[in-house]
Amino acid sequence: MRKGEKTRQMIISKSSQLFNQKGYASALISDVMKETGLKKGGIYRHFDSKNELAIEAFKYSAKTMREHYKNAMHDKKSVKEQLLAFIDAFTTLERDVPIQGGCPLMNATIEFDDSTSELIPYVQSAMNDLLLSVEQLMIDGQKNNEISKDINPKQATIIILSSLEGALALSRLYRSPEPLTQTVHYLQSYVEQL
Amino acid sequence: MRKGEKTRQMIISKSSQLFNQKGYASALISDVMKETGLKKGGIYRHFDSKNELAIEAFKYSAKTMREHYKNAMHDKKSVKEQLLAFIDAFTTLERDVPIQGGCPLMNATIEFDDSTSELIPYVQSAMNDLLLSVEQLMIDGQKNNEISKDINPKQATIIILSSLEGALALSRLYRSPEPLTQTVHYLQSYVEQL
DNA sequence: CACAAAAGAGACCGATAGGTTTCATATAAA
DNA sequence: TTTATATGAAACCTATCGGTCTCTTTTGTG
Repeated sequence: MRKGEKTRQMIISKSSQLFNQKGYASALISDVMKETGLKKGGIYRHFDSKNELAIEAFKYSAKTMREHYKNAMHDKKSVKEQLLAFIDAFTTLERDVPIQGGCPLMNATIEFDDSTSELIPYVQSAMNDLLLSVEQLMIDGQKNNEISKDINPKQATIIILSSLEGALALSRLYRSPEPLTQTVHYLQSYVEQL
Repeated sequence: MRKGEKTRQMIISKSSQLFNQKGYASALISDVMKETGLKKGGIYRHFDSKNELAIEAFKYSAKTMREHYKNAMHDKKSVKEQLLAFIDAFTTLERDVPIQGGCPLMNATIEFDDSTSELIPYVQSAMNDLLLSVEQLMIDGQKNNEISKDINPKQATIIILSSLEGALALSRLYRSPEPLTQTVHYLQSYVEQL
């Protein structure tokens, strides 16, 4: 990898943290300069605009999350175990692992849901990937009789993800793990009885 | 009410909409000027800073929400009916009623959860009021045997609020009522069997 | 080692942010 | 109706924003 490309990746990974914690509007290029140790000229060589950097940073965050979930689930055999692993992996976001500032998908959703930002399609697509992967897991579970055919995979997926996202936000607001742990306890029994 | 006080209230109510839709950092004083028809001098006469206006605007949003829920619940007799009315009232936030831009508590939570903004205590307090009022309802329900003593009121409250907040965000991201309606359907059966 | 290409520093720019000040006008109590 | 006061317009201010440009320094390849 050429040096320039390495620098570009470093800028993206550093600013993905910044954007996720401060928000895309509130994180400034001067913050990116501080974080990367580069001057303005060194940053704008690699990106046409702050907006382009924001998009790359979001894509990077989304990829990081995908890998985090995949990692947590990959050695689990049964569908229910995989679902439980996903739920457990989600709670690590309250401890700022693997990325600080909460769930990047949720953060971007709230920041842009009333705007016409170019980021929206990327956020929708990332959220869709997440929803569909969980839903597919459930469909698979129904096929091999691990999961009751009475449940609606799409609805169950929405319940799990909505409650996790909401509870994570509450935990971050209160700087307390309680909302998340309570929600996880509930979801564990919810998954068991699927 | 003196004219100045009326103007102040008008600025607060107009900017509470603005802040809730654009975010507190992204909504500019120039936006407030446009929205209110006032010039800068006319706004800063009533507020020392944008931050002070933001705090007043958030308090106004939180009050609006409290009244919205109270209104929806006040003519319901049983605890379960009140819970269902609360859930139903929440879904109107997807139709931008009574305030545009989603739940102000959630929006402020996400915007400020990594900052040291003066707004945080107000957000925490408003969220606490909401959580405690639902929790108290459940405790009342347990006292007069409307609700099973087996359930944990705090946990049940967190489940309901988390999933609603999360689902609202999803609905707003997709510009589709589905996540919210699916979640509400689930929560209705959840409440029935409490 | 030469040297073209890539990378980055740093000065610079216009626009606009939040905020201030001055002064004319509207308001409302006497 | 007078008059002190409350109100708001408008010009102004400084800082800083995102972004550009030039020129020096690295880098890596023949």
